[in-house]
Parts: sequence; structure tokens; C-alpha cells
Amino acid sequence: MTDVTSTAREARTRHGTANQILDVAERLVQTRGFNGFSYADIAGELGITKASLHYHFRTKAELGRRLIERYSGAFRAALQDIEASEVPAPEQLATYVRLYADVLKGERMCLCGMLAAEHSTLPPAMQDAIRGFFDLNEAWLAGVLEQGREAGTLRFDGPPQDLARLLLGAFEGAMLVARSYADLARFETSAKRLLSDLAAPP
Amino acid sequence: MTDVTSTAREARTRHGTANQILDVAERLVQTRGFNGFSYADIAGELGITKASLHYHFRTKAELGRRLIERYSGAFRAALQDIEASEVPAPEQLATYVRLYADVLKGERMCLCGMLAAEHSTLPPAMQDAIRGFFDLNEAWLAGVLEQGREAGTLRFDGPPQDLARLLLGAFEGAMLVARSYADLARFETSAKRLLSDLAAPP
DNA sequence: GTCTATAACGAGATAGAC
DNA sequence: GTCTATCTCGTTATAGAC
Repeated sequence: MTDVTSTAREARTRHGTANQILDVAERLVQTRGFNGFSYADIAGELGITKASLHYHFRTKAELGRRLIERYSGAFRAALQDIEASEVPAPEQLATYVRLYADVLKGERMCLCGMLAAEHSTLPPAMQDAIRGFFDLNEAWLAGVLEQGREAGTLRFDGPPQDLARLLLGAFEGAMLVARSYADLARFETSAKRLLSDLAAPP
Repeated sequence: MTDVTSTAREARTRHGTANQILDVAERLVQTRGFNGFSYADIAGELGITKASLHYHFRTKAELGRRLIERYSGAFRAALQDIEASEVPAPEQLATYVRLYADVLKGERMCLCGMLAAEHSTLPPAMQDAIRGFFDLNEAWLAGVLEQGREAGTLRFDGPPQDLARLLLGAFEGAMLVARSYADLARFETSAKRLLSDLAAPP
């Protein structure tokens, strides 16, 4: 901040044009898929030109990669917050499910669930980043499941990793189908049941 | 069949150019998504021109609609076959899961699971047909679940419809994620567990 | 950092000959 | 039923002025 006149520009810089672009692109991917939008869509919404977009993100592949990077980072932070709360495992899982439900409330699909559908059409760097997101979720879920079983608040058989994968897939799929009906309850009914089946009896 | 010389053309007609087009298009949608392929891709594979494709399917939207129609019809027939076998409900469910596993073995996603991701970008006629496919599956699953519970071969609480929706979503999601890892076992481990959790103890 | 202008290509679709 | 030829538009991406 050099002087007062820079306030407006500062405000834009604080938010960051690059971040605004990512915000719009993220919503477009989550609602239409990576192959379902163009630079023209983003430029139109932000009132800038396609050429300006290329200044911030040289290629669409680069934009996609940075999109997953930011999304995974935010998710990782959210998962760490849940863990830090140190509430019992069943409540941690319920909070985790709320992350998904909030995405669906915005009429969006999970970013990486959407990209998983288009997986074979995406550049390798994006493919790797998508698997990284799933790995992150799976590891976190497995950790909570294991801890809950040891604490006696959860009951299930077999390796926590297998159950973590089942839950991750089930949540992603419940979102996928629920979106075709624009019906949040469809997701929540399934998610609640999946969690309650894990709860240890009192 | 008018004479012997028509054999070659008959053979092609029997298979039907339209059906060959649908075969290729179906695989492309299941691997790349509806927004991930073009008429040029199909034409190239079949060695015909884009103009010929438009003779059989006036628009891409029309092709998409017919694709879901054929897929749903085949699925409906497969589900009726399972029902007609009159084996116990747990075995019917296991056979149902094998339908999905076979799709995944071909490195494909369920056609309608894939289209569900792109739902908001598709023409209304396709959107309706996708929901129709899900409705079909849900109704069949609910029927088998209810029958199994009455026969004492399955055990679960609550409305069969809720559980049918959970299973449908879980299978679709398990496929979606497994495909990102090109790992069939990821699907099968989750599917087997979902079914075994329903089995009534002896 | 944003613009205008344009390149270079691929998309869906149509007209009309054979 | 398939072809050639063409249209129109949208796509990603770049060059160079401001």
C-alpha cells in the first residue's frame, strides 16, 4: 500500500483476479464439468477478456490443475479442523458429511467427483491431482474410523481402509444421483443411514 | 432376403448401421462423457462421414436420447431375467452387482452415471431419460429388497426405497472412483461389503 | 494487467450429387 | 444410404499495443 488512491486496486488485488477466476471456474466445473465450459464463459462473468485469462492461467489444463490444488488444500484444512475439534468419531463423520451436503446445497457436485467422470479426457497432471484428493479423503476417513473403533464409539469389521473407500464412493455417488433430481434429501437420507449403521449400540 | 447377392448388405443391415453408430457412441460416452466426443470420432472409427451420421441421427441430442433409450431397455431386460430366475434375493443382488462390474471391466462408467455428472449441460429429453434409468433401478432394487426381507433372506430396517437409493448411489459412486484408479477391486470390495451387510444371519 | 485482433482448428449441421 | 463440399460458430491460444 503506497498511497490512498490505490485502495480500489488493492481491494481487487486482495481478492486477486486469479482467485476470482478460480472461483468462477470452480463453480463451472462443479456444475457443468471440465469439458462443459470455456474461457469465454469465465471472461463473460468477470467482465474481462479471454486474453486476460490466459495471462493468469496460460492454458486450460493449468487452470484445471490449480483448481484441484486449491480445492484439495481447502478440504485438507477443513478435515484438520474437524480432527482438531477432538469430538467423538461419529460426530466427526457427521461433520464430514455436512461438507458434502453444503456443496450439494449450492447445486454443485464435488469438484473431484465431477472430474473423476471425465478422468480419461483430462491431462495427466489433473488425473494425478484427482487421485490425490481421493487419497486424502480416504486416509482421513480411515483414521477417524480406526480411532472410533478403538474408542468404542464405532463398530465395524475389517480394515478401516476398506470401509473408508466404501464411504467415499457412497457419498460421491449419492451426490451424483441426487443432483439429477435436484433433491438434497436423497443425499442426506443415504448419508445418515451409512453413518448410523456404524454407530455402536449404547 | 431377395437373393444371394444381397448377403453382404443383409449382414450389415442385420447389425444395422444405426446400431453400429450407437455401439461406438455408447462406448465413447461411457469413457469420455457426452461432452467429450464428437461426430468426427464416431465417423472415424466406422470409416464413414459425419454427414452419414446425421442421416441416422439428425442431431447429437437425438443420438444421446436414443442411446439412453437402448441402454435402459437392455438394462430392463437384464433385470427381468434376474427376477425370472427366482433365486433368493441375496443372489439376485449379487447378479445385479455383476452387471456393474462387467461395465467397469470394459473400463467404462455406467452410461447414466456418466451422464448424471453432465446432467445440467444436457437437453431436457436426455435429463428425463437419465432419471428414468435411475427410477427403473431403484424400483427393481426396492422390490428385491422387500421380497428378501419378507422371505427372511435379507435383514434391514426402514423403507426398501431408501435402501435402494443408498445402494444405487453407492454402486455408481464406487464405479466413479474406482475408474480413476483403473482398479476393479476397489469397486468389488465395496459392493461385496454393502451386500453382505444385508445378509440375514443363519 | 488488460486490451484488440487474429490465428488455427474443431464442432454440429446442411445442401445436393450420386 | 453415403458421399463431397461448405457454412457458421465456438474453442484454445498468441502477438503486440496500451
